[in-house]
Amino acid sequence: MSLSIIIWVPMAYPADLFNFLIRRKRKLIPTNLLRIHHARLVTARKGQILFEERDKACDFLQVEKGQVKMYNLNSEGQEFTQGVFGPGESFGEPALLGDFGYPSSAMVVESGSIWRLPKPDFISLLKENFDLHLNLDQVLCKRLEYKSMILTEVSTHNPEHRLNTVLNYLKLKIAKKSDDKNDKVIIPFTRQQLADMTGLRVETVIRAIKKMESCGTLTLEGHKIRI
Amino acid sequence: MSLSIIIWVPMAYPADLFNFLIRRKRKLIPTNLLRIHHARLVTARKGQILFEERDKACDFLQVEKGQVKMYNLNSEGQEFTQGVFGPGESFGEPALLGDFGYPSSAMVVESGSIWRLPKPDFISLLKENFDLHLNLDQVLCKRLEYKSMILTEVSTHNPEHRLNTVLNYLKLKIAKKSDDKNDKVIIPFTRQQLADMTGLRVETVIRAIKKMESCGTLTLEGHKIRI
DNA sequence: AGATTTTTATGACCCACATCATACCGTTCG
DNA sequence: CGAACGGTATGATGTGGGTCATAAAAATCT
Repeated sequence: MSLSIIIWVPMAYPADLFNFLIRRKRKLIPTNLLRIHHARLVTARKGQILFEERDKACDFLQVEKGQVKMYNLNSEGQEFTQGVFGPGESFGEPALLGDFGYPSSAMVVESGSIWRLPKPDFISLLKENFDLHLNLDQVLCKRLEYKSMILTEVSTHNPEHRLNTVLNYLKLKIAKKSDDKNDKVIIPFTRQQLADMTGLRVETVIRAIKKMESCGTLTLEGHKIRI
Repeated sequence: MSLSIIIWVPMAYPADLFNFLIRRKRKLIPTNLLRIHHARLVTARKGQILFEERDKACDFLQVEKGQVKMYNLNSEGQEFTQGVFGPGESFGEPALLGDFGYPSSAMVVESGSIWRLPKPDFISLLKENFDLHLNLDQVLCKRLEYKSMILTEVSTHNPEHRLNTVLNYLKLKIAKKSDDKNDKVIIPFTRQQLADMTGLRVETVIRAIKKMESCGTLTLEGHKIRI
């Protein structure tokens, strides 16, 4: 809704799912290495804007605690969620390494703290740690995978197909943590969050979910989506 | 059109613009290094499918000559163009490094030849060449930038806005080569190609372009778009 | 030069999804 | 407890852009 541009209360994502867009369980760069290379740990309060679209990137950023959302807003205030990052996850590296302005804004959706490592230190850290460097590549690659997938969905598929794809993607991420991967899982996202991730409207998501329930592609427990 | 699924004659992109999605002028990995690390140079004929969606990635791939398009097709045969790669450009690395199936298919749109470097050799090559490794990161990052941009457009903006954004992006890429960056440039793409890049329909692109001409955001020379 | 194919163009129609309005449900908090 | 709020739900309405048909203009081929 348009009012949300002015007075916006950011929503946090389920605590055990911050890394829903990338499958890392552990920190990209371990704390001791960050310390050695002169990283600063700064506190981040919910609602705080870390950077905005087109800003210049100077530091490597990694969440220590809390949650950060990267997003774009259009002129009508409609949001598109580019990614959500939790403890141990880095974000905004593309702009840093690629030398361009941030393509999205970043907002803290759950208070915590963030490591800031200046670019030169970050580069030398990579130079000295080939395996970390390769891990970074993996993260970048998985992000590209996710974006390719969403792009295909958003550009050529109907709401049900889009939702089905992201729900199954989320299911995979969640299933990684559970013992049996064939278990049905509950998707701990609101309709609005799903809408922002798929470029749809809440009402459309609600209707599509209902339809998918009647088709049997998912079940509803209370209002929670199980798939 | 739906018939095009069966008998499809791939379109090539303007020869001096293969690298329209990434700003590299030179080869990612120089030929001598490829040779040293046991890369094979294989010929690629126009129309040939190099891999399809979900295929496993085994080799690092770099175009020596010709042009390759990565794309997705939906069930109705509608295409979405994920990227186009020309001489010196690599493609498909995300699936290789991230260890997942290719998110799109790749087809040769202009005959030529392609370097294939097995993953282990590729990794050791990176290990021995930090600067190349960093260059690879830049390429990945710029690709992420492009995808973020298109994703924002496709998910929340109208046809004119989408076209305006990609046309200006293309203009920037082209302007890189010209002396004066403020010069107007001619966009050497067909309406269909623009449609496939923006998730729109040819007719919609045609109408939007006409509208943009009457608004003065671009001019038409013959049928060529100048912006 | 003429024939064929590709690309651009334009009108008519229509439907999926956005939009708007309104209400219900469940949770939190004073 | 009741108020306030965030999330879910559902109908009515409208419209942007997809779809279809048809043709003109360019480009390509022989």
